Amino acid sequence: MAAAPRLSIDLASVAPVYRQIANGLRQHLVEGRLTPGDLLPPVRQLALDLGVHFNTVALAYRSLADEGWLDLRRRRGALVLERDTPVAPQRDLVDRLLRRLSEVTAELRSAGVPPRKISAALRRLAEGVES
Amino acid sequence: MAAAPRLSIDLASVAPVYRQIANGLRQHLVEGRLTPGDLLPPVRQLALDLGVHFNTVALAYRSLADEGWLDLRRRRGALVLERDTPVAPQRDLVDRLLRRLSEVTAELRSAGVPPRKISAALRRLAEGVES
DNA sequence: CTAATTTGTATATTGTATATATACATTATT
DNA sequence: AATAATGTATATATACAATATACAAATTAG
Repeated sequence: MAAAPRLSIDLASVAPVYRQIANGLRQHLVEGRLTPGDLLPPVRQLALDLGVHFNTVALAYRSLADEGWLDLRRRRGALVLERDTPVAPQRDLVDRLLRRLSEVTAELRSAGVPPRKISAALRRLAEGVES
Repeated sequence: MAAAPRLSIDLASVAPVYRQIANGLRQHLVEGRLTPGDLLPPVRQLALDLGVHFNTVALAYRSLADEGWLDLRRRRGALVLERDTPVAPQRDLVDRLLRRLSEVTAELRSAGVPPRKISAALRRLAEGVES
């Protein structure tokens, strides 16, 4: 019922912290480590753990609430919802994300990661998704 | 020798334009559609094609030059280099990119894309990398 | 029933990043 | 030597990110 998700944020990354937090939580959500009924830590608590300001966490929570993952209420906190996935995925968003996948793959090649390793990582992800 | 890479940028995306350009070019580079000896279009030309300011393109070119892909010289332009991939990929960078892959995958699931489609896209990417 | 406490929310401030405008530097060609 | 075609440097406007601070709501304590 009370959930303390494991998150790590990277201050050196170009990705803004609030989005890193949202991304990390979204992974826990889609992968079922956070399930409906769970309560996330209060924004001040998680902010303390991560070493950022509580409004930054609040912004991440609100992003996920906008996506339908959370219900936020004062005094009670952030509740994980039973969420039916959107029936009609937004075309634009999906296209952008797919392109992003191939961009990141190109970055990995550019960084000198052996193709074998890259494709192994991709296949591992593919398996994870199907389970 | 003169190369006119096909690029598309998305002004609605959260990704800054200069990085979108660099990402797109990097894909052409790692996938061999741009090869050593090719000359990219002048910054003003590509900027005109894309509808952005030439300094934005210049910034993208410089990013790729920093990565060792391009040699920039005034009057001659942006030359694609013979680039030996880094022998020791930067651990931090690679970790960040791998995490990014799994974040994007989570975003796709969150957007309601059927797992089958996601894993198919991932496997397709994996195949492309190995070729 | 009221006060205190615990939560999320709203607004303002400050720093940083992005995109552009403009001027400059370099170098090949005429 | 002059011109033209490039990339580069610097300044500025704007938007975004992170924080500080004040507020609002709702549960609990007394």
